[in-house]
Amino acid sequence: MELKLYNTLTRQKETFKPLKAGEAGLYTCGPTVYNYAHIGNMRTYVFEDGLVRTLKLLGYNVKRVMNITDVGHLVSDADSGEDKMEVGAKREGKSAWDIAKFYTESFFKDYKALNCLPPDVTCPATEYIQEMIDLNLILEKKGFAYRIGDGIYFDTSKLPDYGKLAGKSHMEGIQEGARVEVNADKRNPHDFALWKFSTPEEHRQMEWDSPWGKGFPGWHLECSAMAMKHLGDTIDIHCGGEDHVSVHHTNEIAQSEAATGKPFANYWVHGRFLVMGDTGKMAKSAGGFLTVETLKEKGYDPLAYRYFCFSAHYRKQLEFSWEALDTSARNVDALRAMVAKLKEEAKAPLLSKNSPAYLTFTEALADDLNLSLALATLWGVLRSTATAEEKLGFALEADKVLALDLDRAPAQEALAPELAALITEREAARKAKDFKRSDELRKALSDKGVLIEDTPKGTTWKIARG
RNA sequence: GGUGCGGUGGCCAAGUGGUAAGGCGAGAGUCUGCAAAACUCUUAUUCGUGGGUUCGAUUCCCACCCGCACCUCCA
Repeated sequence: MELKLYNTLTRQKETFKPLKAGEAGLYTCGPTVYNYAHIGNMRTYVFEDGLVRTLKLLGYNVKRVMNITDVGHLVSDADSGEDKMEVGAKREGKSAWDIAKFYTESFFKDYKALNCLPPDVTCPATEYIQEMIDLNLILEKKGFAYRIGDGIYFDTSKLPDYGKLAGKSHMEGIQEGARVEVNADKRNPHDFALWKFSTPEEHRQMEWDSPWGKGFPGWHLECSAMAMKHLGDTIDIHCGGEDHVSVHHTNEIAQSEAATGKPFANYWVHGRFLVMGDTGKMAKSAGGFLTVETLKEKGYDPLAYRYFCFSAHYRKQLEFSWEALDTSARNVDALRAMVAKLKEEAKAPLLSKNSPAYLTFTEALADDLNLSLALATLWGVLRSTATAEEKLGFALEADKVLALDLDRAPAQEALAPELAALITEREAARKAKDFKRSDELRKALSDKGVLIEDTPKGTTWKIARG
């Protein structure tokens, strides 16, 4: 089945044609590890994971590369301000290296909790300084680089199609808008740093020797160097958040294509932002952002958030709300309960890849990742008249992409002894047909967050979320 | 200022040139001592507003209103 992806470069859905049949190489921009990742950041990784898993389901061999930006990402994308890593180090009184290590680990903890598959290659920028310097040397040799006071810059006027990703009118609009602080020494407003020099007053913790002097790589250079190192001069798919279109990815294209003379990436796939509605803007600098850890503390399964991400298309803005997350959590619970029941009923899962439902499911995924429609197909099958074997087979197959741990047994948490005693007492009261007492006890338990269910097999309970 | 996106039932959200997926919620029923859970059924003659094209538009075109995002720390 053909996969269609919306390509930011051409502004239309295109059939994915890999460079090598059956193989798909992806470069996905990773986190800048100077602070915790919030759930808005994670939306992008969840969407990328959906793409990776869809490619695998469709039979591709996937090689996914993710960078870790642990140096060089300045407070402003316009090559001004401090390095975020150094800011984090100052804030917490640790070394920049410790900051990077700590937040990298924290990121992958959340990443894993959301059932995102580990990248095949994870590359911290600080381990690829030589590759960046080498790329810079090529750019210099080809005449795209020039030196000014604070660093080596890329001359965007030398590249006729500079800015093609964001679009010509957009790039011109930025110039007119003049909202980007301009370094007066730059030849053109859009020129960006390839290498920045350390200054004595900075006392940088992260700096390296280079043919141009001591300093550190430009943020955009990092991704170009690492992407080409691991995936070749031209890569299949490059992903990231929508915010990267006009600066970061635009500049990656500029550097890479200037250096190689070949297209950098064939498909550019960007995810829209999660917005916070009345909670305020979802940004690190705004403070008080929500993390996966926050959700866990509030009693949510992180996979409820994954479901929530899949409830809307990745190219549509998604507004976060607790109500919506509750709905997603309920849905995940319900799906797991259905699968648990099917596992009791079915002898073995049965999957018919020619069934209309399965085709609908895969076609939805193949149509620019319509997870919302894919989800609807799953619900449809589970509520259809199909056999338990077929339903189970379908659900387990769907979960290869959805990754909601649908076959996870509902966790029976430990109950405090005094609450367990109340349940025992209530069961005795029910047996004695003392329903008044029984109802009192049920109320008492529910006030403590324990919900009672009397089933033919006996009384069960679960903890209310909150 | 530039660029782009959206406005579909109480909420979230797919979708299509021929008359509206799915989930949540709500209502009814079965079950239950009563509930809960589960299951069954019901819940948009209508898709921001006004025009136009068409045999026919929610879907195409134009105008307008409203909301949002990115370009500025962001994924």
